[in-house]
Amino acid sequence: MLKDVLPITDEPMHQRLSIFFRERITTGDWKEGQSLPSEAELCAEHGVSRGTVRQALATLRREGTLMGGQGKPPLVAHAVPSQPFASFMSFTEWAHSLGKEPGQKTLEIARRGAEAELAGRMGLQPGDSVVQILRLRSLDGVPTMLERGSFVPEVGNPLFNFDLDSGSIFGHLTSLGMDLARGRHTIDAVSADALDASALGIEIGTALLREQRLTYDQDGRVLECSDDRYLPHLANFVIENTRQTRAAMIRIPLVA
Amino acid sequence: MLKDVLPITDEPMHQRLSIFFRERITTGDWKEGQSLPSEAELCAEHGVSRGTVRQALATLRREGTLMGGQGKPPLVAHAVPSQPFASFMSFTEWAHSLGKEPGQKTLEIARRGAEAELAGRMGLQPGDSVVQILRLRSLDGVPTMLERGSFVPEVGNPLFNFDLDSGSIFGHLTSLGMDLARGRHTIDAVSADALDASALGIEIGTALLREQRLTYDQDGRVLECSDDRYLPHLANFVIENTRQTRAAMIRIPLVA
DNA sequence: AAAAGGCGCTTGTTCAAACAAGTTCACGAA
DNA sequence: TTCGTGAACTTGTTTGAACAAGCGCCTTTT
Repeated sequence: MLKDVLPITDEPMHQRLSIFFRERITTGDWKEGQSLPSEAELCAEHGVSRGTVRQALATLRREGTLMGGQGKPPLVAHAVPSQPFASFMSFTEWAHSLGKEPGQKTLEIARRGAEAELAGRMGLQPGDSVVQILRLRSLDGVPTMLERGSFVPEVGNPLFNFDLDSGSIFGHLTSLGMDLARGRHTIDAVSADALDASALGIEIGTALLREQRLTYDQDGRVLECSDDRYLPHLANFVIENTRQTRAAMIRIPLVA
Repeated sequence: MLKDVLPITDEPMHQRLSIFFRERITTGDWKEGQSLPSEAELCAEHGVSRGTVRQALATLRREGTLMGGQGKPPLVAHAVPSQPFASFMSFTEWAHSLGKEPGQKTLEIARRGAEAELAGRMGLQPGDSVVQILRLRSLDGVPTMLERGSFVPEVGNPLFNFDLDSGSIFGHLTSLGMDLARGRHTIDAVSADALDASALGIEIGTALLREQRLTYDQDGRVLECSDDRYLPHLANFVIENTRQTRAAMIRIPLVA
């Protein structure tokens, strides 16, 4: 059998291995429920030490791709693919990762003073200037989500010189060297207001799935705050947890 | 300063360390935004090698509790506590972990044949017998969630001999030795139907946050399937991701 | 035939060492 | 004063080794 070749990059070995292993699973080379080669075999196959192989396997394990315990080789778990950072942060990236065509129609872009609630969420003073964008997003032409984005001026100002209907804000910002490092996503449900209803073509009061996102840079400053409302029959969120692994997600009560 | 003492158990060292570090953070000994002691100091403090300390830190890192990169000690992240398995799987455990009093009123328990859709989700044949439970859950007396649980007979039958209003089904089942090993949670939004409305005391059509859960045992068999509907102003879900760490959660499109 | 034991396999845990790569800070040159 | 250089320190990567602990299977014993 011809051995697939690891891509030659300058990334660390354990990272290349985890990517390679993940590919073997998505391509069906290692099938769901099947058991992996032993660590010793993987070491020999790639000429690395056991620690490195274990580091790569640990990555897949915490993504939920691998499971199983001591004494026998790990099993390929129920294949709930995990989501890389970019594809969780960017609608455009997400669509592309699904092989679908993202669409966007910008309904508004404005600079205005932040309202009290928004300012509080973003850690600004009420009235501080923010750039706000309202966009309707679609998948393969089907309207799917209404996005209300608020950006701090440093990040938002360059957007006035960007064709918002042409693609990804996330992509544009990263290409400008902005370091979007961390996202915090809060998920709940809301009833469609008049704006949601007219944009998404539904009735007022329809239940929508809402994802509120705060995007931070490396130093913990808020760069962006968004309120994305999905048609719940077109998209939802899935998470897996096991007895061994704490879920990185929590359920939060909102009682005063 | 008196050094806190690690609990003496038979758990592996890296696990004891990660628990100990997590405590230091929740007690405020290590504050949010603050920087940890260097790995070398932690090694010396606990008399272990660097690999072991790094393993403990990696645990907190993947939970999102720690962040920060090469060259400087890790920072205590925005303290979004991660959620252990039990507290994500069980409403009762969750309430207790918040210092709140869980309440439950059982509206129905029945054994009946599974409908086609439910059977499909659980991997059963339509008409296969399942035990179904309908319970209203509350936090500190405030109705918060309506739970529709369906159990395979092996798991559901013991529930007929259990006082469902007295506490946790999850706790009862684990005490019976059932191995609930893995959960898969799907989150979306629904409009309240007549049953939701009357139980939760809201109007029909109100937007509810829905968590559908499939619980598996070690061998991948479905043990339970539930449909929990939260009042969205009382509870929601939060997840964090960073450029380094893939989120264990994914956003899924539902287009045919 | 069934239970018990042991052997070889696997993964889990821990240590020690070395080098690579990024950060911080003080010192010296322009 | 400012800028850059470099030393000291930090975390990241990788190796090699050893032992503990769990699993499967075969053999032996009851």
